[in-house]
This record gives sequence, structure tokens and C-alpha cells, in this order.
Amino acid sequence: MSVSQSAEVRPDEVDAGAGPSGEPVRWLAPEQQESWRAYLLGVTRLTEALGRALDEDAGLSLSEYEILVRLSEAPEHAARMSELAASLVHSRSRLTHTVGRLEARGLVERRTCAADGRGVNAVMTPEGYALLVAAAPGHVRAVRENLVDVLTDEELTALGNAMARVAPGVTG
Amino acid sequence: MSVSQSAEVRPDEVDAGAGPSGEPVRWLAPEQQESWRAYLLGVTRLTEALGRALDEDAGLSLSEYEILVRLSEAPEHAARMSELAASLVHSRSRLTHTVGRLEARGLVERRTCAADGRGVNAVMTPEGYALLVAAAPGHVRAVRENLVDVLTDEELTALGNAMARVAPGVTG
DNA sequence: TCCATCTAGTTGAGATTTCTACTACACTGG
DNA sequence: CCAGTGTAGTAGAAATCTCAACTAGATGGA
Repeated sequence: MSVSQSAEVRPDEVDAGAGPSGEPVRWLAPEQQESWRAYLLGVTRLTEALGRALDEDAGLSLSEYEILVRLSEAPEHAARMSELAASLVHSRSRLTHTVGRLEARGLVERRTCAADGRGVNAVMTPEGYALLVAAAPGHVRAVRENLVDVLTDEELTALGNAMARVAPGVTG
Repeated sequence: MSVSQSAEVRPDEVDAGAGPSGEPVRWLAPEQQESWRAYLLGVTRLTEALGRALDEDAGLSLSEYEILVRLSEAPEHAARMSELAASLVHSRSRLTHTVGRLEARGLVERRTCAADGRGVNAVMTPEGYALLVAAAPGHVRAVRENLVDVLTDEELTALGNAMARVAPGVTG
């Protein structure tokens, strides 16, 4: 009767049965289940805390902040829309809308791309850079307080390594 | 001139300087930075992949799925709105809207709470349970493919432990 | 050259989430 | 009992995100 969080169902009706496609369902073992749930809860809480802090003290969402970060690292503080979308794992559409808002706030500008007539470069303005510089210390502090300083170096490294193994293989 | 992803700025202007509040900014060390970025990318990709898969094969979003999971585990398949909100780390408002949609689809019902006149119980319908049972195998498979089976048992445990340490301390 | 196809980006509508205010009930101290 | 305060949940508008077109320029082969 119980279906485990976001990962597992063990209703009697399904037990040991075959999936829709014929193979038996390989439910998660209890310890796997526990790890998975800890992951979900931790990620949700952490994301929510970082987003809230960033918004409160800089008026930026996490994704806006990330866009500014990428631009700050790019040559000329400029990057193609599609590069940004790919590196942030956002849809092109989402990026268009978000950059549009940043542009409306004067934090970013759009320039048509000389090399490729279809392309658009997002360029961070001095105001955008200034806001990023102002926002960063608080954000780093929040990342430390809620993650980095909570874990030992080994734990943080293990976390990073695990997620680094996950990312490239992701289906889709 | 470069501001690192979602966590770090090291523009010359800020270097070694004091934060707004006076204390010097403790930027992340390079390895910490790397772990943090791996975390961000991995989480984003994984979430997006799991959400897409779930939507494609069951027409549910991750948060709808989670609500159904919680209900499936609750006595009588019923739980208070506020319990659900707390355990999912959703705002009450968000939960109201999401449950409203699930209700409109006939997957959940609302019952006023006998014990507390202010309270509302969300109760999973048989249709809701059936949909969850149908959705779960695919979701578990996706969680395995993209996370659980990608890592060794030790890595998964380390990941879970790390996130378990993070969750309770989160600011806010 | 020219057409088919692919890539980059945008658009607008619809769906979801957030934010703020509001109602109703519960609890506490006087 | 009752005012004051806190808790549970909802409502609606504004903000954001998703999804399905759609435009325009690039690319490749006949």
C-alpha cells in the first residue's frame, strides 16, 4: 500500500510483477531508498534556502544569478544565447524570457552576432557586473553555511564526485 | 573579472576585501568550487531528466508524483495539507494549487478535517492510486538509470549521507 | 543555383509558481 | 467569555516557465 517517495512503489498489486514492458521492476533497496530520499530533501531545502537568500539580498533568482556568472566568465562578458542555454540546462525559450527580463532591468544587452546572422550575444552591462559583485559575497556565504561548511572536505568531494558521475550520463 | 557559477565571485574589485557587513569574504577554494559546480549541474540535469520521463509516461510532474507518494504512504491514504506542504518543502499556496489540479483530475479528494475545523485532508482516490502504481515502475527505472545504477553503493551512500547532513541545518 | 533541412532565437498562449492578502478556526491569558 | 494572536488553508494577480508554432539565416547536396 505504500509508494515510496519519488522513487518507489511497493504496492502488493505490483510486487514482483512484471513492468508494462515485461521486465520485473527492480525496486530500490531500503538503503538506496534512504539515500535517494535524503538527496531529494536536501536538494529541495538547499535550493529553496539559496534562492530565498539571493532574492532577499540582491533581488535575483538563482537562474538570473547563474546567467550573470556565466557572462562574467566569458570573454568580453558576452556569450551566445544557445551556449548559455546549454550550460545552464535551460530551454532556449526560457533563456530568451529570462534574458529579456535582465535586459529590461539594464543588467544585460543583446547584440546580434557578427559571425552568425542567426545568433545573438548576451552581453553583461557594467550595471549587471556591479550587481553580481554585490550579490556574490552573500551567495557564497549562503552556500558555505548551508553546504560547504556543513560537510567535511571529504564529504564535499564525495558529493561532487558522485554528481559529476551522474551528470554526463543523464538520459535525454 | 570572473564570477564563478552560482557561488563565487573573484573580481579584482572585490578581492580580499571586506563584505558589506565587514568580514572578509571567504571565497570557495578551487576544489570546493569544483564540487559545488558538479553538484549544481548534476542536480539540474537529473531533475530535468526525471521530470521529463515522468511527464512523458504518466502525465505527472515530479511534485504531483511526490504528493501521490506521500498520500500512498499515509494512513487511509489521507494527509493534512500542511503536513504535505512541510514534507515536500512547498509553500501552502503552492500545495493548494497543485492539489486543486489533482482534484480536478479525480486523483485526489479534499475532506474537511474532523479534529481541526481549519484543517483539510487530501485523500488519494483509487484512480490516483492506480495512476501512481502505473507511474512508479518507470520512475524507479529512471532513478536507477540516471543515479542509483550509475554510482557504486558506497558513492550513493556517501551522497545520501552528505545530503542528510545538509537538510536539517538549512537556514531559513 | 536552388531547394530541403537544420540551427538560432523569438513569440505568445497556457500552465505553474510566487506573493500578498484574506477568511476561518484554535489557543491563550485576563 | 472574549480579545489578541497564531495556525490552516484559500484566492487571485503577477511573475515565471513550458510548449508549440514561427521567422530567419546557415548548410548541404542535386
